[in-house]
Amino acid sequence: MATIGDVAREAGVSRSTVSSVLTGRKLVLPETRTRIEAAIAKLDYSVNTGARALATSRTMTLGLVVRFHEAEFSPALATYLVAIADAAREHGYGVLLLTEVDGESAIRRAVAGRQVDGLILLSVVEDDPRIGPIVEFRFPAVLVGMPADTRGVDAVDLDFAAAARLLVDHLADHGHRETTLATWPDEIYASGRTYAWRFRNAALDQAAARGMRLDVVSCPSGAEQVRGALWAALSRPGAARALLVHNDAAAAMLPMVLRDLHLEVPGDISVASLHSAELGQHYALPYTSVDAQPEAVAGQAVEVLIRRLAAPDAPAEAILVPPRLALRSSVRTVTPQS
Amino acid sequence: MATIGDVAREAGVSRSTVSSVLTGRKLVLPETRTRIEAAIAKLDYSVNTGARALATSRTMTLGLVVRFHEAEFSPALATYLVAIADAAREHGYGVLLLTEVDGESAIRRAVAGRQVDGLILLSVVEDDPRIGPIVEFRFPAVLVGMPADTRGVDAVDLDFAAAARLLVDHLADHGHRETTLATWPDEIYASGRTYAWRFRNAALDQAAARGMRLDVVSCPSGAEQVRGALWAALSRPGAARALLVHNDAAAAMLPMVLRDLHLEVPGDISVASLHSAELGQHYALPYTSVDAQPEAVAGQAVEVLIRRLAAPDAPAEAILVPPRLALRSSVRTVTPQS
DNA sequence: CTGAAAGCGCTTACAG
DNA sequence: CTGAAAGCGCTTACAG
Repeated sequence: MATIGDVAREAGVSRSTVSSVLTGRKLVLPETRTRIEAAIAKLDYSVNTGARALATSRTMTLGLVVRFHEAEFSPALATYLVAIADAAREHGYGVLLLTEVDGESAIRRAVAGRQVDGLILLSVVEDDPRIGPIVEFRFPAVLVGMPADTRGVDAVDLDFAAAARLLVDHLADHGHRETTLATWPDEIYASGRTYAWRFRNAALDQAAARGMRLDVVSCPSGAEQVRGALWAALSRPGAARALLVHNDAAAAMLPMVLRDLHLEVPGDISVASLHSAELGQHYALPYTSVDAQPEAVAGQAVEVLIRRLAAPDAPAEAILVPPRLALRSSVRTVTPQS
Repeated sequence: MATIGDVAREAGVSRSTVSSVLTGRKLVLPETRTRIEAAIAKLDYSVNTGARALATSRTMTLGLVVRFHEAEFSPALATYLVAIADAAREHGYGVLLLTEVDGESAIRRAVAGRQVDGLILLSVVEDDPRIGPIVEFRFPAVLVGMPADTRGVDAVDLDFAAAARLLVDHLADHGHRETTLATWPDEIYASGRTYAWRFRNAALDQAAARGMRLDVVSCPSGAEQVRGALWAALSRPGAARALLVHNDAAAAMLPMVLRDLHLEVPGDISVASLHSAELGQHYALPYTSVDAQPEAVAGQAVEVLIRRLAAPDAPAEAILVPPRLALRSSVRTVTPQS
């Protein structure tokens, strides 16, 4: 393949001058530039990214660190991976997929081998062992997911508290005074998924503020168990006629449970949910819900990281992406009987 | 960070000698090697992959080309991405995620910029525009998914025909003489997803060979439509008491439809399926099924590609990964009433 | 077995 | 505005 030297010879200039038009960092006479561009086109030349990286000590590559076995658990993962790669490319960056079981050593290797300029950590949990080396090396990185203590590292996540308020308000605005909240298994809270309690706490607070009774049901894990828990919660006497769901498994099971109970939505019960877009799409869940907006989160993460690369010493940013409500007529207006 | 020069100085040898122990391509006196290794450890040195790539003209990186908007459609995509990255790493390769809307230009850029040594194309369809540039450049690549005409390019896929035979045999072995086959919408066949017709044709052939009547139901796309089609097929008078499913949406909807129809599995109807592992796991589908085995497919794809890198002129390989049946007691033995 | 030298394909001060 | 030179951090014949 052609090198910068071939182009220089073809255009009758020096390699430096070719480099100047390649990088665009220096002014080149229009007519010289034209000759060089013609030579580039003629030889079908493209710059060797690796050589450029060596010369500039910038790889123009971001490392995307996925947690071990993540793929098994999150149907939305692919959406984030693709969205991040797309966003990175728009800024001229490539994305290296780092999936090592041991996330720490994945990071150490990528950093030590200078394979990437910065890192994006997906699905960060509270005591994420991947955060250690990041802080230790002071390596440019952004977390997707919001640990309670970000330790001065940049982080981006959906604003789950705002999402909860949006949903509670939506129900309250339609006259609901009593709502069941189906939420995550206890393990999820215990394992430091702050999104779970950010949502729940905000839902409880907002419900209190709106004078709404909110009955929390922690669904167990396991499809059948989730179904059982939902069934029990919805069929018990005096159960609320509104349901707020923050649990993908529960959202997926819900149509079947409602059918079993002969409950029509929204005639018999109003439903509002926060679930992954993937889920809604695949199973056509017909519930008013908050969109998780993976593209917005991915875009913000990439932008924060690129800002960080430009300004290593700027204060850390914690960005919460505002949620949006997608209405699907699953909430009806009720007249409170006082 | 330390360079090879620092290590050489620390160990009192030349850079060449350090390089020899790094690459392992030359013999080095044990005591010299020990000194060098000590220096490496002391300085916490790692080789700069970019510089090595420039010197060797091998990037040790594979490009993973994902189709545009793939993420929206395939819940199993993440599984493949992670499995491929894992397999690549085991062979010393990194994985660059290429998601450009225009797959062709993604390939051209990665190839032209010498960012990768080879390419893995995910979810290949019959007239995949990405295959053109591969063939044109004679660039090392492997297709995951099997077009009818691989045009001399390496390809790896699950053996869908064998999967169909496995499932038909399983039903036939349990005495079923009449089976409904719920399969993909017509668009899927039209869009060159050969897995769809490889499965269907083999199922029809094997059913004929086993003396089984097979009623094909092409489910439409869209969750509600799938449900309707299943409902109609299973509720019509004289419907078969065995169901073979090759359609993720149908598999996902099936529990609800069966419940609506008050059909117990396997008491009233036997069910066997080929669906993504993701799906089975998330929704706990309790059906005997063929595992799609993403790890095996990913592993084979990476190995084929690495063989190709070593032997650019070897004949193309088309590898079909043998399927495995996972029994889940959803098929019962019936006594044929002749 | 070890080392000096050249080279991989770029960029970037620095002269002119 | 353009070019000669040095350098990025490696590897690899080639001598010794």
